[in-house]
Amino acid sequence: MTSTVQFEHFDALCKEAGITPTHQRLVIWQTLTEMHDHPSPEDVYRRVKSELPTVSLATVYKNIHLFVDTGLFREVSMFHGTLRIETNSEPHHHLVCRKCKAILDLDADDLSGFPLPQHLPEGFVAEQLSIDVLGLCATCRQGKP
Amino acid sequence: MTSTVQFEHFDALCKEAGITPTHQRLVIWQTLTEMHDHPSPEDVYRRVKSELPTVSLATVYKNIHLFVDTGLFREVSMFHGTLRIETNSEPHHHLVCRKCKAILDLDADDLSGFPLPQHLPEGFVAEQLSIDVLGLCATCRQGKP
DNA sequence: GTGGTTGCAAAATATTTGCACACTC
DNA sequence: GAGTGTGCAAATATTTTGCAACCAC
Repeated sequence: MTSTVQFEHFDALCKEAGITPTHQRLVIWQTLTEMHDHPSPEDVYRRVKSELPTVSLATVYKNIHLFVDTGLFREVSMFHGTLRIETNSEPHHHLVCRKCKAILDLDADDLSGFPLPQHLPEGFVAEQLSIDVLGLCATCRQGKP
Repeated sequence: MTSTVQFEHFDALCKEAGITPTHQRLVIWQTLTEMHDHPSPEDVYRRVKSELPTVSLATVYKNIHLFVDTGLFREVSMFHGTLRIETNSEPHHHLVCRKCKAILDLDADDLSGFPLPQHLPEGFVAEQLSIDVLGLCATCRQGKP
């Protein structure tokens, strides 16, 4: 499945991100590109391992973080490290700093008038919208130009 | 700070949820009610411990889950158990089943025309919206009436 | 008293780190 | 050859579980 075109594309991406295009990195990147869902590191590890039996889980973790840090992929959720409880019972949404992961509340009125979506997959019943505004908080913005 | 009114309110909530109103449970519930942010179980534990030095972290976990299961509080994020990587690079949002935590992609067009919010806290730069539609998937809907 | 609840300690799960060796340029 | 990246094993972080003692009804 590995085409030269794909390899060169990955090569260019790495150059742009300032990282070395290694074999493991290529396979992990390809694997992610071919999956069209929301895999966990363990999921990715299993698939990569079938093509590259000696790869380690640590390498998968390191490269996933690298890919996320350099913008090649995104995380589905910013809060996977630990459970976070919502103690604000008022209708509201969240501002999330992509750097320090701070969560600030945003009054629902500032994001109002947003209807529940149409065209849902069959059988899914929408109950509630959870809206996160991703960005950079004032502190983190000063940290990096 | 513990008023009789508060205690009775908690008592009623417990009755409604079908759980025993214990002392620990009351203090944990009060602590959550008094915090206005997005604490982790460890955060809650530290605060509860200052009022109830013998409480255990396990009890805090058990009760947080109980509160979430019975609807007294919500989790900020459904995906805290493990990192999940977004492999779909098309603009889209997510349908999340609150029961089985399945994540389905939702085409951005089905949630279009939503502007970045105004009235942000000073210094926060909004870059992107992440919208989760919470609900019940077809499978889980059949599981419970 | 009975059954649910707690605290403790141990286990399970998820992720990170230190370091010697290997690979890329 | 210099510096980055990998694999392994150990460490850390987070959450869950088994079980005896305890509390609410």
